[in-house]
Amino acid sequence: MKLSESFYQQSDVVKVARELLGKELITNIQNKITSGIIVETEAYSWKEKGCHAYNNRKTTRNAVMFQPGGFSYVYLCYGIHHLVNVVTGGDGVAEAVLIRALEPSAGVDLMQERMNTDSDYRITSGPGKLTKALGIDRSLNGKYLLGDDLWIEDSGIKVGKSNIVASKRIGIDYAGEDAHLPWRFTIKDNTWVSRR
DNA sequence: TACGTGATCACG
DNA sequence: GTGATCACGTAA
Repeated sequence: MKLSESFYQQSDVVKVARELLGKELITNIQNKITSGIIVETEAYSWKEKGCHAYNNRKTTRNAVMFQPGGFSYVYLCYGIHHLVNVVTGGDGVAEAVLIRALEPSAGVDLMQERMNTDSDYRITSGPGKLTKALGIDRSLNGKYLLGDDLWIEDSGIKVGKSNIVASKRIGIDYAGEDAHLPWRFTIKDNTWVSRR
């Protein structure tokens, strides 16, 4: 079952980031389904410097972050990689959760093809890799997550508090003291978590 | 540890 | 218009 609007519109983006662990991210690209279980997330809020919408700075790129929770935010990073976020919070509140790693679930063959490999070894263990594997690019920016292109379902997997590890977010050294916020969440000892 | 890569943003 | 920057991945 698809996650509801009220799930995405919760006021605490950090809580949503934790609760997304164990959920299933699914794409339907040209009638082909691929999916994976979310094992790593990061929270971003307009209140802190790591966020594209810090201090409510609104641009063409990040405008969708100001929509109510339940939309996708996809952008190109370093000219090469597409990164996918889930917009959370209320209308006008710029918050989002970055999906950083998945455990492959449905459509593994197609994911391998997209990744140009015969193996499933770490094909979705990183924010740039999982978008490529699932066929996500900027044409999926701003999609409604209760639609039929890109959505998240409850997989039935329960991730208990003791199985969630919090750490500082990756790749945002420019954010000063906010770079130390423990807003990255991983499933403990999960092999599919990203590594640098 | 170095660097490719190109959209985006803040300047004028 | 232009230059600096960047929520990564890979090779070495």
